[in-house]
Amino acid sequence: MNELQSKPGTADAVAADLERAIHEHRLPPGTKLGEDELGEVYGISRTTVRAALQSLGHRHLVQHKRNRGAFVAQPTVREAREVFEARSLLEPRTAHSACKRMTDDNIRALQAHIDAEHAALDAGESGRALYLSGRFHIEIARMADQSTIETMISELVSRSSLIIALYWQRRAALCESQAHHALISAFVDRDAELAEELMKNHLLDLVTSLDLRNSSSIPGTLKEALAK
Amino acid sequence: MNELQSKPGTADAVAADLERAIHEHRLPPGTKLGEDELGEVYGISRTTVRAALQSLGHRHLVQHKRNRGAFVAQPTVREAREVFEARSLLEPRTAHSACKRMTDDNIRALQAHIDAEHAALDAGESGRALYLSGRFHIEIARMADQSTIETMISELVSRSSLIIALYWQRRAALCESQAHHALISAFVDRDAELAEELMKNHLLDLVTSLDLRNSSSIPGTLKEALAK
DNA sequence: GCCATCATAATTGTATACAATAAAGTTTCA
DNA sequence: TGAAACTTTATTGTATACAATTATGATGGC
Repeated sequence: MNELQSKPGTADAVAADLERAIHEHRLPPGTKLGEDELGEVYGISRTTVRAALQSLGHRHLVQHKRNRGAFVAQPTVREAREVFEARSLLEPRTAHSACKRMTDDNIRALQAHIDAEHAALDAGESGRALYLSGRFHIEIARMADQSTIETMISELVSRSSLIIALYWQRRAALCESQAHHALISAFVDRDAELAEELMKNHLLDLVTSLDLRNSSSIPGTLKEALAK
Repeated sequence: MNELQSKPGTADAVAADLERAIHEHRLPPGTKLGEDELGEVYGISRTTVRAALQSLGHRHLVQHKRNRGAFVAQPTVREAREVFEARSLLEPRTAHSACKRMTDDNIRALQAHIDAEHAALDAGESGRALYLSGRFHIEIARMADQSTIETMISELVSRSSLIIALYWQRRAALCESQAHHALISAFVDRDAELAEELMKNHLLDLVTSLDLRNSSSIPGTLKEALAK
């Protein structure tokens, strides 16, 4: 919600930390999130851990299995399509709104974001680069001054990171930078219509770069299929 | 999520029950939701109550105040505008999708929904009528076969109910029925473009029927203003 | 040797107890 | 009499203990 982070040890702080770890692919889909284990890591009791896991569960980043525990979510092909469908409804129009309100400072902040993303890539920190790439979309929503939509996009972006972890085909460098650069150009030109169109196409490109064929080999699902 | 309700006594069941009560205006904005009190009502411990309240908090239906407790949320004017802005991005296009997939059974179900709404109004159960009126929108999202978007719309509809409780001007009968009837006609004609346009205008009508002037007298906020 | 069944261990689900904080009421002093 | 400070009370925040369920490993029969 707000930029200033919560005090360490609170459920919100733990949830934010876990969400970032998930977003950066340090916690891959399917990872078991034991309550005792997390409690020991963060030096808190299970009560607080459970609150954090419940929060992430509401955001569809963690999947709860009855009497089994919490696991980093593994979005299905269907869920993946739905997430990007939702993004395609929200983000293009939000980019339009953001463009109309955007200040020079906003544009500089976005540019700095991309620079940091490049720096992370050069440093071999692909997880951090992916995180920053997602934040770019969230920042645009924030600049549209629509906190409700921003919250929704934030959740969708994090879920997208899980989808990318599962269905990304080309492990090569993220070609997103080009699309983000083009968006900034539109912002500089104050061309809201173009920004909307660019965002729409950017999301379309993202979806088509995924391998969303039905019942493809999904890591971790094989095991579950055999368990039955 | 799924139609079949959870076992009574679980956090999900309590949250669903509270959400419905809020949606039906049996729990007005600002109502204190004491943990001990709720625990006694439902015959469960505070642990489960807290899980339910956290869930509602994440859906923005309940506002948590540090060391003060949980209260039924009181959306601000700004939040009200944002909620309907988000709905206007999601629902028209979703109505379009739903129209293209809609079966005759679906249409009959929607018609039954409206009939039940009318019956509730005739019986003087305005809260239940409002609830059913909101469910109408959620049912359409379900028929679009987009569960992710459905979840989002469901939250926005519930929040809209709070907004209506705070900012509704005309206490007269809900004029929504007309708009809903028109939507069904479009579904019958399989006119997706028309359905999209009707939904867009329906949401616009809803917003304009609210009194969203800044710093108008909001029930319950007066007290807080004086408390400082 | 393999499979089924049972016992054990580990983990989550739930309730309760204690600590911390804030509200309210009381007392005291000006 | 009024206001400020203190005490009391009530409520939430956190941790811990117990119960229920499931996974795992062992044992025995086929």
